[in-house]
Amino acid sequence: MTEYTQLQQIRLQKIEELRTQGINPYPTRAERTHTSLQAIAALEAAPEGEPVPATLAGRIRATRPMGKLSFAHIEDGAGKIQLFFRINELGQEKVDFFNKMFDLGDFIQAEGLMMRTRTGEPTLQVTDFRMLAKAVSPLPADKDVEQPDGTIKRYAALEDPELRARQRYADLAVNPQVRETFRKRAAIIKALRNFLDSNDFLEVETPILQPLYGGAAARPFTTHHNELEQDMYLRISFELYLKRLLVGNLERVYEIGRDFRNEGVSYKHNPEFTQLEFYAAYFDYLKVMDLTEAMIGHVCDAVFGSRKFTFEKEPGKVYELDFTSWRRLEMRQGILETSGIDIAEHPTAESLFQAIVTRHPQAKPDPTVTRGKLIDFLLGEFLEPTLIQPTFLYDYPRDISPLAKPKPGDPLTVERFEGYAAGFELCNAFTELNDPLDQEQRFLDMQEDYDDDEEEKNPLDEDYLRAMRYGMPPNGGFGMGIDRLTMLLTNNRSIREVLLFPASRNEA
RNA sequence: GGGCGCGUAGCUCAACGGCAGAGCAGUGGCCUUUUAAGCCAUUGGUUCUGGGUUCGAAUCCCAGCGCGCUCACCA
Repeated sequence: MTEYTQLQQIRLQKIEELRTQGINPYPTRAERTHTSLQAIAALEAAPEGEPVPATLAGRIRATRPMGKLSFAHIEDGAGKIQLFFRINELGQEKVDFFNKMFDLGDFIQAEGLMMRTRTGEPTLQVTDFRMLAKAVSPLPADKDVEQPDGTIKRYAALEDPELRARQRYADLAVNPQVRETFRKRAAIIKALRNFLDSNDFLEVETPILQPLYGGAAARPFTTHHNELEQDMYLRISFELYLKRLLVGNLERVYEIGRDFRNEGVSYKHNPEFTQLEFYAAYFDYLKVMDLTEAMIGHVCDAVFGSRKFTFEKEPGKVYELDFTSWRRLEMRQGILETSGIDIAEHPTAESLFQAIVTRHPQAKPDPTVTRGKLIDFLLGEFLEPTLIQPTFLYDYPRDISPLAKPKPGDPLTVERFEGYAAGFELCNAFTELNDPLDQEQRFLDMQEDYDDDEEEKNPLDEDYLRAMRYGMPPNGGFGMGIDRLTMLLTNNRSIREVLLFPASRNEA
């Protein structure tokens, strides 16, 4: 049984009072002729003295009752506008009715003529109004006050990150900049689609519920299909299904959707996240690099009209990011410059481990892992934090890249690159391995490398190998976290700020 | 998982071993161009939960729950 606060009980009484007066506090239909901004524009466009009738609908955000008149601000999807209730037009009874029965947060429909107040503010002088939806709970915010210089000053607001995420509806209702972030997010995704569509990519949908998982090194979520009597997994990547489509002569495909990884939660990790992957026949990783640069540039232009962004990674740590052109840095070179170790001189895990602990006694690499994982350690420890400006880091160790094609003449290295900005990984791409015999061997190697970790070990996907044996064109593939891109472009330092409903524990 | 920090009214926060408070929101009153409207009055608390120390705990200690930051993990 819901327990209501005193504030809520007062509003419940008002709902009852409305019903006893024969007024439905939640009517089925609503009317409006203008949004707030349309009404203001209509007033500005109309000749002096010509009446501008309008019917508006929105949520009450502020009221200023003054006895024989009353002002209110309502907010709709477009913006805010002031309402003016006066006994001259409405009579004392209706003004009292408004003051008594309407609260902050209620949705109201108001009809009247547009006017300007003494201070010049475009305002609807109300001749009739009605309740559209009564709010039981007050919105958790006080007031936004627009200062003379046009900035918004907030006197008190919903700020607790937990509450804001758990009650995103309330966060969105009271924090306009949060709405803006999610509009930007939608625009980013739309721009990505536009770009890929206009480059002859076909948007496809592949299974989220899979009998086997693969395409990334991550622990999956497991579920069960009752009728099929088999366990299923939520996908950890799209890769293996999208590449099956290349076998089927779909030359350029992409998918935007959700991946699920049963791993830690952090400022840049959420258990489900939105991924873009594309694959293009006859591309190699250099062509993918060019396309990526063009694609991100297109998103910047289309959504923001600029390729320069300010990103505050930590309080006071502000970066100016420029996505006009990406630096291209060979991983070996980057690691050499930042750690002083040349990985090419250490072809075995043992040799590389010794080099690391000798040169960096304070570093704590895991002595049991492969050479590739040690290189990844060097990358994360020394190189990654320095990759502030957009950078393509290329040529990765083979053993941590089981789906990438070897670099000709270099058996330890594959044609793979990752895009970095502001010190974190944004995307991952490679020249895709299309040799079914090599692919099978890689799967088998993985079984050994991940011997200690049953779940993170990619299961051997026989059907994928069967597909590849029919012939897969040479191709380049790409994956990018949309959430991280949105973080960078909207200056949000936590992934939770760009997810409408980030993962949370059950409420106690 | 480790470390640090936080949890007090609807919201934002004080009080830090001695009567649980403020602003806004709410309620009642005055007020015909306000815009943080103003003025007067006033309601509202399991101080996250459970133990403990103490004459006395929001405050100190222990445990738990939740969250934040950070480290680890994370192709």
